[in-house]
Amino acid sequence: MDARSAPASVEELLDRVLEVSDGLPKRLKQCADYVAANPDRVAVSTVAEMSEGAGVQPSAFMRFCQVLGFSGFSQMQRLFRDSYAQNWPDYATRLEKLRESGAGSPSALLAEFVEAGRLSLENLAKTLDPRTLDAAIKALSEANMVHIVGMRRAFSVASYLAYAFEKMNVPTMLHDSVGKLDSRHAIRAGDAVIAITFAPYSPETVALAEAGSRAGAKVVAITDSLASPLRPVTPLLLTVSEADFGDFRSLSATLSLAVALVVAVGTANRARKNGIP
Amino acid sequence: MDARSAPASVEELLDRVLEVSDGLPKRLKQCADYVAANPDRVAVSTVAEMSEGAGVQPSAFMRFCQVLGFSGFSQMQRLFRDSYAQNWPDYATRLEKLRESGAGSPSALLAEFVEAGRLSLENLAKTLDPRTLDAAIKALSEANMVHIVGMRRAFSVASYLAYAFEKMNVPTMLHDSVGKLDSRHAIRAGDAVIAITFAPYSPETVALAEAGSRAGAKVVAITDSLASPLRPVTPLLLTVSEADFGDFRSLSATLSLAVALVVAVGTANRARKNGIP
DNA sequence: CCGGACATAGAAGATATGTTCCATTTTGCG
DNA sequence: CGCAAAATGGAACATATCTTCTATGTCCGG
Repeated sequence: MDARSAPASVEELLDRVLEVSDGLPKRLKQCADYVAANPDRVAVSTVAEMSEGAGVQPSAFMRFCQVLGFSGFSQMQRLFRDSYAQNWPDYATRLEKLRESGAGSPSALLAEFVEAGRLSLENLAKTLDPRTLDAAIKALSEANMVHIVGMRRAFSVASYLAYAFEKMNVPTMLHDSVGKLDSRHAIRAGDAVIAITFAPYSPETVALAEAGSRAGAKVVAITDSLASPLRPVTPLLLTVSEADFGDFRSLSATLSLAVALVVAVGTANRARKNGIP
Repeated sequence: MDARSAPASVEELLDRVLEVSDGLPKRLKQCADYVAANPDRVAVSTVAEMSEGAGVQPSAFMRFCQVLGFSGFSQMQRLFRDSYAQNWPDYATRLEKLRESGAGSPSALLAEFVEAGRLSLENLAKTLDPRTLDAAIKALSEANMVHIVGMRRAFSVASYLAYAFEKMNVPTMLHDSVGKLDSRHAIRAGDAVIAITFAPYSPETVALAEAGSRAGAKVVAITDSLASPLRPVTPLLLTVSEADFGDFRSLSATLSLAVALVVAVGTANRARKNGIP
């Protein structure tokens, strides 16, 4: 058996598989080929299913896992499961530990948030539905005015959207509720509303989105899950799940979505103006 | 129990979850929310893991599965495991596809910004000087009050910092210049100022940072290059170079730095309070 | 042609996991 | 305020799954 220890990542494992597969007995090579061909199945299958797929006995598959340096199938599967879940199972607990230990240096903390941001970005690219995005951009670019609302944590996103739309010469109104002034009646039919809210959802944001919808405006929602209270309000639901830590999330993915929205809308508007001179 | 049979697809299931979640008892609603927020974990987790994540007992999660029309957790999980194989065009390939699918399409645009954000994050982790970060956190955690200033594009960062510091019970003042009210004289010796500005640098931000420095406050700068006008004002210069895309930058890295700052300062404060009772 | 070593298949055993049941607590209603 | 119904938590139970073991088969070298 190989003296080296077990691979620490899926990539490393696949490299190892290719490396050793030539010198392997027949059945074990079948396993190697099958794993190399369907690495994605490992995470969600049982040994029985894998071995059947490879055309071997379960015990043969077990030996294969052990040749790779694992104690058994379960250990190997854990690797695949973790990589699928993208490690954000326990970001909260990891950071919690970092904080409790006190040994968590600021740089380590920053590294955690950088990593969380990266995962959020990847997840955004993977899960966002292009059609919903297209529809949202269409609604926004056809609007006479874009109203933006987001409170508390989401306010930074709202203010960024307001800034960027202004740069793009898109008529915009940021509903900031300074002085608790109620500005919901500024929304007209033919306008559009971008409502941003994350759990715990801010009632003011939801209320303004509903008011806008009643007034005949299209509503685009940026929120964190399908369970959002904005779901009944609009079909244009852009969901962004950031890896968060208690009340904190870095908003990396949300901001990227925001800037993409703005640029797309700005471009669409310019094209329309040029196309209809 | 619901007379209808179990959902046949993940989408159908999530719809059903949203539909029934309002009329559900507390613990079952926790399950519903958790599944809605992390549908991807169902495929690779055990009941124990899921129920822990939702903050309920395994038996509660079982009941939840049965309310949905499944015989148990296993049947529900099968749904997720089966659908898993399909949406596994992984991040890299997905991004590639998004880019190819028409240069100007919104999805392609989003992919660009996601990639830009990722590069910014990696760059941040690589280039930020840990000692400067430590010093900045020390200055902020020792301050009586933290003043935050950032205009235009940087305002979203400033508002996020204000929100997050408030959550951490750190005394904070956001200088937003609403109504052009001048609040610079609120800064005292023993306070700290976080000034955020990117090229083209906002004169108001620089002016307030200078005023704070003259008043005897420590100044922490978040800016985009060493050529920043804030450099003469303070040695605590945190430089973040975001990958630009035209006139827009997504602020992914800046926001990650911001949240790391806040958590580190909040933790340091708490430690000090406990250490000096 | 024979003997030994390795590979294999199948079954038996150990473990982890899902599931159910029941006592206790909470909630809602008269 | 008291009762009944629902919800909940925890532990016991059943089962699916992993893992190990051994008898059998196959290949290679002497």
